[in-house]
Amino acid sequence: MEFRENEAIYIQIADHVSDYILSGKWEAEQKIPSVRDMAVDLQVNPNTVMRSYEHLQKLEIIYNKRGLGFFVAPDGLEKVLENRKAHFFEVKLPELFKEIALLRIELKEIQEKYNLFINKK
Amino acid sequence: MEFRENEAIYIQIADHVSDYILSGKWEAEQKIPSVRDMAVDLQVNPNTVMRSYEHLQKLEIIYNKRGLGFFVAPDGLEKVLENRKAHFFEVKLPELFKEIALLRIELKEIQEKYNLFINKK
Amino acid sequence: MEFRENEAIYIQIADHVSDYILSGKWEAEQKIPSVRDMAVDLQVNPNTVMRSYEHLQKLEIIYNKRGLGFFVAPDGLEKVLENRKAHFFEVKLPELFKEIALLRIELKEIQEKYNLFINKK
Amino acid sequence: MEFRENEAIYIQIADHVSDYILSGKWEAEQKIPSVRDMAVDLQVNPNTVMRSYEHLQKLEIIYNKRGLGFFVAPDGLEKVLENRKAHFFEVKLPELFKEIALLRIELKEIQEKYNLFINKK
DNA sequence: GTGGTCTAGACCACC
DNA sequence: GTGGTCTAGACCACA
Repeated sequence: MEFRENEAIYIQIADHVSDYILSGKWEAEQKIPSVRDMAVDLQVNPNTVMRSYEHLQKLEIIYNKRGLGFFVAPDGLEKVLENRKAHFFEVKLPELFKEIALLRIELKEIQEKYNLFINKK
Repeated sequence: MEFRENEAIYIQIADHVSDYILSGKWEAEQKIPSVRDMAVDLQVNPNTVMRSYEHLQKLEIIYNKRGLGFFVAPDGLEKVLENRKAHFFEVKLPELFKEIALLRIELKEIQEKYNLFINKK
Repeated sequence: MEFRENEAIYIQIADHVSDYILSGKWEAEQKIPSVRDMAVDLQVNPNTVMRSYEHLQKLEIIYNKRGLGFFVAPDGLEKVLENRKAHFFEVKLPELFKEIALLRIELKEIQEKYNLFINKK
Repeated sequence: MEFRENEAIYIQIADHVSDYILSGKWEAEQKIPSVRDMAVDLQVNPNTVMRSYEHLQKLEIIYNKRGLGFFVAPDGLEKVLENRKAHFFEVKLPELFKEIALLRIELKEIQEKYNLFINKK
């Protein structure tokens, strides 16, 4: 996995985990990879993964069973959806429209890209 | 001007200048405020403004006439548009569509918000 | 290390680092001294070293691993050679020949000095 | 005329004038262009040209007749040659050989370029 | 430990 | 007046 510059790696890892939960690959109560395994997998310092997991734990998206590892919270999916939807509608979308106005982008152009995107998937 | 946390002030100043160029307030070959004036105006350290201007100069959006100040490049507007449009279509938009898919957001919902947004303006 | 006047210290530090890479003392993927260590070593302000490293990073001669430090780029040596050779053949050498023609210097004179130089080494 | 970055414009203008004297285009006791004309010609602030002329005057390469303008000194050509030759042999040439050694440039390469250069002229 | 950013203030060369 | 560089020192996030 490659990381974006300008954004903390631990945040990107947390988002990565959230994506898995959102997509349904990791379900409620399911064990997620150990800090160590994840660190090896992502080629990152274990401390950094630990920080991601702590972050997700604070958001009540995952929880810890001592000695066993981290697990998706019963309502983890809902929590993620809640956080991300709020951020989407209150931050991302307004920013997007502001940028569209500033760059004088035609909605038509976006529509084309959107179709392209949909078809590609 | 107030600055967002989480993003370097010098980047925000650079964006601020770009916005002025985009909006047509500062045209090609026009002098932009001196480092010192801008610093006083934005209540930041001159060094910070200097970093912004260096950044914009590297992007060929502004250029320097020695002893006279910084000026909008002849094709400054195009350069800004180019950079921002590329980022919009290659990064922001794909991220948006990925997020929409992941959060299972109905386009209808966005349409509603969009109308809201348009009406508010 | 002593610095020439008339040339920015941060440029001289960057050249200094380049020289180390050129000479093979610092190889690809090898960590170079931290900003702080270098600053103490050269008796300059850490900010000044930071500027040098940013400059070298822009030239893709070194790169940063977040939290770990700066490292010589895989093709750092090639990048340095490339930049310096280009400058040598496209700027320095033409200037030299122009100067030779203008000053009506006999190549014999240079040959003599050159032998001198060779012998000195 | 275009100016190199990193070098003061007034120095470059002084060199420009020296080149004319060296090449024989401007001979001893001959009037050189007025500050004003030169400024218009080079698209530079007259103050900057003035500074160049003062610089050359300090080196006794040109002199001033009040109300008439600046003139090439009787021994102007010799003065220029003296300064430039010293700089050439004591600074430029040693630097060049150091660079050649560092970049491991074969003298053969230079020879080739040199022939090229000679032929071009 | 690492870099990244920022402030405060200074000095300088140049235009 | 303009930018360009540098010092001194601070605080912070990140690994």
